[in-house]
Amino acid sequence: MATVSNFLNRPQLVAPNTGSRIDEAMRQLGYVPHGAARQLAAGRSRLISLVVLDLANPFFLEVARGVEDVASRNGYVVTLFNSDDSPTREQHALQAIEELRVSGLLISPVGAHSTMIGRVRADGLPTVLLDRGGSKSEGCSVAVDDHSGGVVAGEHLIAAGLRRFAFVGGSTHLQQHRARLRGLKAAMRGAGIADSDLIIVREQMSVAGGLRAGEELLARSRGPIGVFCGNDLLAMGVERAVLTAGRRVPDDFAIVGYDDLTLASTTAVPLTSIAQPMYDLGSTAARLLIDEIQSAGHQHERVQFKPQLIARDSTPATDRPGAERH
Amino acid sequence: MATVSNFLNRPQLVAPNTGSRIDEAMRQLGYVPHGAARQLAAGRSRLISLVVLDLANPFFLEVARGVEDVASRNGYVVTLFNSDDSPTREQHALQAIEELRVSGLLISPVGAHSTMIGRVRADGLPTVLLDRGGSKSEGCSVAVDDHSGGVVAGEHLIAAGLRRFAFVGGSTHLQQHRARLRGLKAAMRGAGIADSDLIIVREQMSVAGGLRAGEELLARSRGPIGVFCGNDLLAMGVERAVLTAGRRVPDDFAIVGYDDLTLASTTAVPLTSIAQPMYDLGSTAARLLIDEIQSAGHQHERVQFKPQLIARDSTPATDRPGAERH
DNA sequence: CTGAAAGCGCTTACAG
DNA sequence: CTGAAAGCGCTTACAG
Repeated sequence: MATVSNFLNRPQLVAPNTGSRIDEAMRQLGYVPHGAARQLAAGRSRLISLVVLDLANPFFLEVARGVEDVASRNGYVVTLFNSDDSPTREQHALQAIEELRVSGLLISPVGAHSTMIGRVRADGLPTVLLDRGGSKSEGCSVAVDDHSGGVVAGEHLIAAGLRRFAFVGGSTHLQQHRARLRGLKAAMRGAGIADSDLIIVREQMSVAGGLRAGEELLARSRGPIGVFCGNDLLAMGVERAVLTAGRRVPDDFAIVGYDDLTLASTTAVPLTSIAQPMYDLGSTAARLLIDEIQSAGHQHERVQFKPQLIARDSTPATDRPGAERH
Repeated sequence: MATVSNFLNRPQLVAPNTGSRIDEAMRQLGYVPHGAARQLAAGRSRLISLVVLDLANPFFLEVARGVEDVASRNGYVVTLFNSDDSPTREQHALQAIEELRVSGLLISPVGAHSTMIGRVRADGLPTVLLDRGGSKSEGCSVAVDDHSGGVVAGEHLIAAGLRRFAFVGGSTHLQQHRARLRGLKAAMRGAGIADSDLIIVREQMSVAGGLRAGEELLARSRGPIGVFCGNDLLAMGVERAVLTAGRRVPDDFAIVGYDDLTLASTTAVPLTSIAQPMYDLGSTAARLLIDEIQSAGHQHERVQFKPQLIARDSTPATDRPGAERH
């Protein structure tokens, strides 16, 4: 028994021919190690958990792909949870994760200050925050500079000649969208445009939500107006609503999305969008997490990527390519 | 210790005031049960696993949502795996699942006959096949009638006056797409149209794949042609390619997608598509699985839903509403 | 209704 | 390099 265990965990300690005998026996008996027993005895697991805000958004799927790739390359299996932006669901997931005694946690948190996450971290579980900055002292985090994304979007619209704006975002507690909105406002301020020239619409973050937001904008504005959306799904809905109403994109409604999903280029009028390194976000986070789990000399890092504007037909052409700034 | 355990697992055996003392103590100590130890001692877990063909496809996300809802309502946590249509990845997932000693498995298998799945079932793990029929003797399965979906799509295109066709699908081993293609062929035969009037294109099942397929079709056909796509992502790409080339939808290229994603109605020309009850697929499968896990008198079931045609602008109008047939 | 005891299937020092 | 022994944190009959 102990030799079998050694063979599984530290094969170099077992004589080669003993090893092959064990190997054959295991194969014949169809032996599959009991994960829970291994974990209980060894005191650690090869599990890491990923909790994501919204699996229906392709953004997080790409992130998950990045996580999964580096995890499996390092021998970890990742259990995926979808909090669906609900604090209750997040808490359920976190509880399941605590009981699983995973080795590490990757989470894109619902609220600003989750007591559960604080507790989990205090218990010593290696945790990296995803798509959300945090203070380096508390642990690693990997995010994209949302404020800068908002500035880039705003400056692009301003360079295109727009003077009135709308922001379409998810619920107010969504930090990412709040920062993007702040960025837009900063750009407006930089151009001497008053806050009163900005309409803010909150909607469920989906194509359907974007359709509703678009209808609201149609009712509240004659255009021309620059519409900055918190994600591409919303932007797709807004564009659809505008076109269905017989208004023009970009002439009446100039639209900038966020995430630059593959889908963004397949709409009737291909969308200008703010690209984020989604896969890299996930793979970098996983890399940091595994380093924290495995190496004693681990140093917390706070990684922040810069977003990039991809100009397409949903905004008027400008001279200076927006993608280059910032 | 034993009383604590009883309190956790069978509270009715513990005196109320002992119970509340335990409760308070657990809270103060921040006690979290050790899942692996529980599982090892009890010999069972509250885990079920879901292995899905392609998480990047919103279809499976909706399915997963259905699964997740009924699972959590019954106290199970579901671990989600993405095989990405790769036999290797599927096998890795299945191995991780075996080691986890989950209580049940929901899987949309990559190939036709997976030896791993056969072995898992032979080992007595309750397993229901998702989106894939199977013989009732082997276990439960929940699927949608893909052949009928192909017939409905074909008859709709024929009723719209098309006489030449194309099928755009994923790789040949994908059973679902094969059955849909067979359905299309059956409809063509029923209308006396020769197989030689059918072009078949295989592509990666994404918008990008659809773009490539669309370009190939543009090169090989002047239209009018009826294009039946294995899923909406492909259809979105095909439509985009056709419109970009300056050809008309539905006049030159009539397009039918599959899945009826929300996205299908947001393209430049809203897509006609074959709708599947995605959420119900998942929730029904989970219900059957939990029944098999929990009730001794479980009877295997083979559930098959019927798909439904949703006519939009990417196909010419017909007199008889396609959705009513079949 | 409550406590002492064995055992779930492994891993890990520890002697040989 | 290999085998006997304790122990991981629980659950489950089993006596009290």
